[in-house]
Amino acid sequence: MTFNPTTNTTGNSINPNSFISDFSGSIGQKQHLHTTVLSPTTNYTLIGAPTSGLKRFHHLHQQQQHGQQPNIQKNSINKNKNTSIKKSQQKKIVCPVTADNLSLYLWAWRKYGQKPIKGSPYPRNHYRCSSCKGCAARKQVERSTTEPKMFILTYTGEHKHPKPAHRSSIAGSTRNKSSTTQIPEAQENGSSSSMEVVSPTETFTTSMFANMNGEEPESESESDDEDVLIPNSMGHLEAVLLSEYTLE
DNA sequence: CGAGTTTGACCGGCGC
DNA sequence: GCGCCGGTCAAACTCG
Repeated sequence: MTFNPTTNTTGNSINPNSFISDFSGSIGQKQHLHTTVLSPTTNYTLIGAPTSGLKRFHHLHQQQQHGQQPNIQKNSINKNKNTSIKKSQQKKIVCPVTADNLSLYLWAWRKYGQKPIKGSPYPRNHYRCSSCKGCAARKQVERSTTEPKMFILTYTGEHKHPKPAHRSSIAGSTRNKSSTTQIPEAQENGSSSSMEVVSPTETFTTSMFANMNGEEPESESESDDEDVLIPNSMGHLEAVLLSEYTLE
């Protein structure tokens, strides 16, 4: 494990405005992205063109992004060159979360890439939904350069399947590390409470997310209720996404 | 053996 | 047109 949850789950209060400006700036590396901050308390941002699946988001953006045929099947950078939508026009949902909340997702994500980001000491990890083959949903996870306790989640595309009914059904999300970039135990134990002890090249896996709270990812104590309520900001986002990010 | 991560290579978008 | 940057692929590997 290259990430020590104990060093970044301090639960410090975060000024929403501060990290909103932060992640906006981060995303601003892509010069043409259209960014909308919905609310300081909502803590997520929509970027790019609408998709049919995101009805509410479509509504929010249809006046700004019209005439574009959504193409959420593939990202623009792909071997499929038939994509008709530019990367800068893709719909994105950006939300800054603390490490505490990184595990609070109902979807299963499989990592498919990691890239160092210029200007940031932290790499960006790329995940695609592994709950269902062919699902176009993807997300990026990167640590905020200005708020190391915060992680910038960027969602692209949309799920083409119902969300898993059970947390335990998130196949693969409970797998332990298979990392070749482990850090020494002394570092994992956090001789310093600072995130600085963590290597900039560290990666964040779904299993790491699950372990960040020290929770048991496969615990059947999770509610069978599909409408899982998560009492934190990430839960709020998740609730919004679950209600708005519906299949058609 | 299946499903996950890691990581170098490849490719396309974008700015200059 | 060129080069930089970032997203994705895919082989190799790990783990249960």
